[in-house]
Amino acid sequence: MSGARLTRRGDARRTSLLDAAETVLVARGHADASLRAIADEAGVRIGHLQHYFPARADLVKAVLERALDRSLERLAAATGPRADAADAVAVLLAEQEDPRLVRLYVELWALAARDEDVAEVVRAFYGTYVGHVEAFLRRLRPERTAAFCRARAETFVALLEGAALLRSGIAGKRSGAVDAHLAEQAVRLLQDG
Amino acid sequence: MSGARLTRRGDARRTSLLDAAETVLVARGHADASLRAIADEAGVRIGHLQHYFPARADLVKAVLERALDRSLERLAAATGPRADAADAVAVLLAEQEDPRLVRLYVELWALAARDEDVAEVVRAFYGTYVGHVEAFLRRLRPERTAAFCRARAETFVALLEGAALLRSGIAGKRSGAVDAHLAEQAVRLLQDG
DNA sequence: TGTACATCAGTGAACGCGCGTTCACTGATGTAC
DNA sequence: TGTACATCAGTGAACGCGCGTTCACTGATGTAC
Repeated sequence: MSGARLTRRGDARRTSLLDAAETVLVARGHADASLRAIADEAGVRIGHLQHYFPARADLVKAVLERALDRSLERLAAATGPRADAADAVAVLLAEQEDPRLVRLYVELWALAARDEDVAEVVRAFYGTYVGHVEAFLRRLRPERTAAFCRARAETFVALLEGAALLRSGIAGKRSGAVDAHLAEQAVRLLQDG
Repeated sequence: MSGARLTRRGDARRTSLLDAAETVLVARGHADASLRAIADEAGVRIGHLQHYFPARADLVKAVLERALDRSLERLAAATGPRADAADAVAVLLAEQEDPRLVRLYVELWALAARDEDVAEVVRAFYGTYVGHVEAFLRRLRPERTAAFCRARAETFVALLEGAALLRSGIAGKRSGAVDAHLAEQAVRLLQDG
């Protein structure tokens, strides 16, 4: 489906197909997420998937783009006008406690590592993401320079992405003591300097 | 090959097969790294791979284990008795400038996310890795408590793993200004507190 | 030193399987007159 | 309000392909006597 129009019913189906694809992608990984498994999850025949997503790549791309858009929306909410540094860190760390989301990110990184088209999308996403954090840093202390905010934002995002890995069960497991220390250091990156 | 013995020639071949597999794995990713491509890379017929690695999973496992062992050796060298905090950070960041290594790690994370056996190996690796950093933190300042060192070590490793992602071209690109700031904050994590 | 034999190194063809994609089709829904 | 028709929703069977694995085989090397 690229140009064709969708009825209300078709639009709901498209969404349910994206949900099913995301579920299977997270559970099995990109390589094992077959169209048959996704169609099964959605309760639909495989041929019907093609009505909405002519090729597998279109479906995967749509799933990932939706997930990235949602992440940017959540970041905007977490760094909104009423949020201070501790609020933002708490929200962003809490978000990582959804294993589905972290798994989706890990798939995304792996995909980007082997496909330059995906890598461009991912770099654009992180560019925007870091940009939001940069603006938040300047809002916290307007006297900071742009260069400082950029570098500090990138450092902050690096810490959070690494933390996702170590707290998710993939490369480590969450622990309360470590979480508190991590949050403290993340807050410090937003406030100090 | 599990129990069988190898001649000197066989041992060299085994190593060259691991090299070829690593090259293809890094270039194409796990899903597209077919035994045919690996055999081609090694200049060997596909049937011969089975002589050393009866199943594809054995080969992949051997490649990853070798890479993890090497990482631990490099970490031990970087945090050796004559290294200070700045040395360690410089070496660890320099290591990330090999795109092959970062791609291998990203594949490893993705594999761990969908395979609990791999996840256990990966968690064990990071457990050891964080343990080394923890010991280094205590060596820098022996008065630190064990709990502090553990939490700080985990935070430090999170920052570095996230940095690998953002500096590798996968989720971002390296920049001198950001690198300097990142290194400074990493050193601070080792020295302060 | 020479020979026989076991073992290791390496080949090549064939297998069954699950995959993404194609395509002709039927059923349901919206819309123009 | 009723009808005709275009469009969208969804099915089901078949395809060619590349994959990991199997297996019977030949050639090279080490070793025991």
